[in-house]
Amino acid sequence: MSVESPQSEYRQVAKLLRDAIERGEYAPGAVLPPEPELAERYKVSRPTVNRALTILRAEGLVRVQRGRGTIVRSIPVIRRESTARYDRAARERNDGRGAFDSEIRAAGMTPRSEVTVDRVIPPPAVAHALNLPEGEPNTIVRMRRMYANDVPVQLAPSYIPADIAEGTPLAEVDSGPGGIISRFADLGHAQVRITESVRVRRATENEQDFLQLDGEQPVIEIWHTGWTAEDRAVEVAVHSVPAYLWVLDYAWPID
Amino acid sequence: MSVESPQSEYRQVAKLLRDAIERGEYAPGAVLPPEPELAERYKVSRPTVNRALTILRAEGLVRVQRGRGTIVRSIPVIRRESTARYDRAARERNDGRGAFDSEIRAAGMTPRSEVTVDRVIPPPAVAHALNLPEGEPNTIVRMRRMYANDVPVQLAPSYIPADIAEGTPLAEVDSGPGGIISRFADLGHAQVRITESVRVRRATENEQDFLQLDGEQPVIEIWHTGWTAEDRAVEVAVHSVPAYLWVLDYAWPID
DNA sequence: CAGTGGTCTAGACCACCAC
DNA sequence: TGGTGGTCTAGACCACTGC
Repeated sequence: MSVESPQSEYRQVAKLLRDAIERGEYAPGAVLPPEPELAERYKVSRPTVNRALTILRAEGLVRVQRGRGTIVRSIPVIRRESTARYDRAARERNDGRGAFDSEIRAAGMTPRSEVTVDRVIPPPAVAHALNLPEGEPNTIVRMRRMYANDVPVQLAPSYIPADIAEGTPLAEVDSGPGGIISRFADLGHAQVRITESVRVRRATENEQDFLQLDGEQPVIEIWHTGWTAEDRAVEVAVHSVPAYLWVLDYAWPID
Repeated sequence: MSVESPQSEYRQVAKLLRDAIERGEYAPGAVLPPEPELAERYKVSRPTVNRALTILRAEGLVRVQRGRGTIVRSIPVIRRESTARYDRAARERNDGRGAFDSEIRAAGMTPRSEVTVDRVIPPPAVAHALNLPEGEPNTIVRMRRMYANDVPVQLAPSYIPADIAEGTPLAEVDSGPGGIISRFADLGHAQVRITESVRVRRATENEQDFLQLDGEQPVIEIWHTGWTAEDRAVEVAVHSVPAYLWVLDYAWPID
């Protein structure tokens, strides 16, 4: 190595490349020099360079196209307005276009969503959260796949008890003005309280496929539950997003 | 490899070991077989086993004591009651002991905190958030180091403008009953609104040292701001926690 | 076909720990 | 001193890309 050695070489190489990218030496979209060249430059073996790049991939700083090269990502952080997105004002403003669209546009990108609706047996944890018996096809799932500039950025299945959703706009792909929150109110199941649990974990295979995560990139899982005044959970949505891509904003009054 | 090969061998080995741990084959605290033995068992080289274990380390499933072996972690998830911890009720209940203590006890562990107070030049981003000029020693920092069963689990410096904190209980290590939120109210700077931004990132060197993070374990950064009725930011706290260890809970009413 | 990155191995050296 | 994991290398083979 051509630098001092307080750390392992692959971490040092990772740092050198990270700094170079952040200095703008390699612009977003640019292809890094090939690994053999980097190995020669930094006087290490190619596996060491590869390991360094593995770190940068996990950070979301670069992505790889096999056969082409290692490409610097543009890293436009997307902010999820976790609390504001459920305001009455936001619902009226969005008139059915949804909070996700606003969030993506705020990041300077173009949103796109795909929604499918099915009656399914929910995962046990979802059945439990909805206080439904396990192993029965007792929920409607609104599966949402979301993109920014046609890049997948969020996977968010939303589960609703079938006895509430069946035969209503909640089971339609287009849930109408104000989004599904408004439909719950129409149907006499107005949500009055939201709880969200945020955790970080490995991506499942599904998520790796859809979100195009390579390596060991973590995802943020947001477990979102909507509650009625009677304290019944009427909606559970499980949002999965690449951890490096999103920031979650919460705001609330005290006293 | 002794199993089918849809993935790289090191990922397969990681999965086999992960499954074995989750099945309870290796209990928390147990030492895994040495890498050479695992290599022989799975018919791969030792570097491949090592790489598999690197994944499990990043997930927080195991930790390593050099010279001793690879040890299965106990993984008691700590829940941060992000909104509830600032309720008036919580403040009265905790009578100065703090929300952190409750959270750790709820996880079945024993909390401990160290607090130091200093007047410092805040990081530029903090100065900006507090609407203060950069590069001046214009803040008091309450540096909190927090432990569960004497294991470091959170680093949380809290910055307060010196013109508010200097010479008040806010600049004392023991901030008195009800915590510092109550002191802000006493001083005529009552916080009426909280905002928090949650993101996931690499640990800094500081954090790696204090939180005993090895490898590339990510941290959750919670950027917490307290606002007065005049929309002045009077407190910025930057919580850093190991991502694999915490779940953040938020709850709020809608409409 | 040449160039890219993904992965694996054998062997090696080192730091650290327990004995 | 022997066993542990951390790391590095040289060389290799592969899949994929673009020419």
